[in-house]
Amino acid sequence: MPELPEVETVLRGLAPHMEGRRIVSARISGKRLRFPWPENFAARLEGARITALTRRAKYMLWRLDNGFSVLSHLGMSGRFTVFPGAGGKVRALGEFYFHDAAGREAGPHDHLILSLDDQTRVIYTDPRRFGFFDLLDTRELSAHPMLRNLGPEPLGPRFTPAHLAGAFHGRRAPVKTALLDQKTAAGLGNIYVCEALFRARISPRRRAASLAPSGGVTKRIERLAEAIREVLREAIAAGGSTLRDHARVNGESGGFQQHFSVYGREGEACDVCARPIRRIVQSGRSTFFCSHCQK
DNA sequence: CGGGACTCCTGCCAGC
DNA sequence: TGCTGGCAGGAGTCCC
Repeated sequence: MPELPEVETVLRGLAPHMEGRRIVSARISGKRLRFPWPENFAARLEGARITALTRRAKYMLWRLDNGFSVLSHLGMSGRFTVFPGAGGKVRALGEFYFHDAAGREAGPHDHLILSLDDQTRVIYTDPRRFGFFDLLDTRELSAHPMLRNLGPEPLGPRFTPAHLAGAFHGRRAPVKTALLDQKTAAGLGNIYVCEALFRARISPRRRAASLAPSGGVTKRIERLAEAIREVLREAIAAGGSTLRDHARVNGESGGFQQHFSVYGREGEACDVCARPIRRIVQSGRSTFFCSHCQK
């Protein structure tokens, strides 16, 4: 699921419910996600006040007032759901394997239940368990191995055509692959890379270096940088894209999948030239594009 | 060093 | 209807 717009959507959904609130209880399933749960994770959350929620690339950060920060990643199928106030039952349930502080059952794919001081409950669900949580000293945040090597935020001031040209210079990989590299643009994933390349009319198969032959900015590079920002802004405005798992924290779907030009549209007519959209595999991932419009 | 293959895990869907 | 194989939004690691 989650690329930058989906994480941003989740963050904006969570922030009004979580910022300023104290965590009364934290319960974990104990089932291993991508990594084992940090030592004393739940205990260090309990009693802490959440002072700020922020995002970096596809990571979410919760700053706590006890000197710790939570780092979370949704993996492929992670979602957060908010139950404001006292709330009722969690959801229709199959098998149960852990309980929240009030003894209510969690679903089989629920892994974290937070109860906040206004009785709001926040539940993290992740069937594929590719997501993870880490807990670290807030002062050491930027040194975290997952955050240390990230490139600029594509919607931030450091993401410029010059940066993109530098990232592509001498790079033999296809531009599609280079854009998935989080050092190039932190937070891009398969969907938005395909969509941005279509908008910029650049073939995903073209070698990255060919867009910046001398390492300098070109028209294509400028077009691509703008296309990336544009598609991300529009996707955020639509609440992200829901293929299967992504949901807003109130359970509603995102809406941007309605606006895909190429992603998931193999064989359908290109909106511009009406020729069929093609699907190829690059680095083991599906790429969708129009070979007539994208050169 | 760059880049591709492989890995973690479950659910879903197409095809037989 | 029911099974099987392939595929899925991520990203670190290993190996050439």
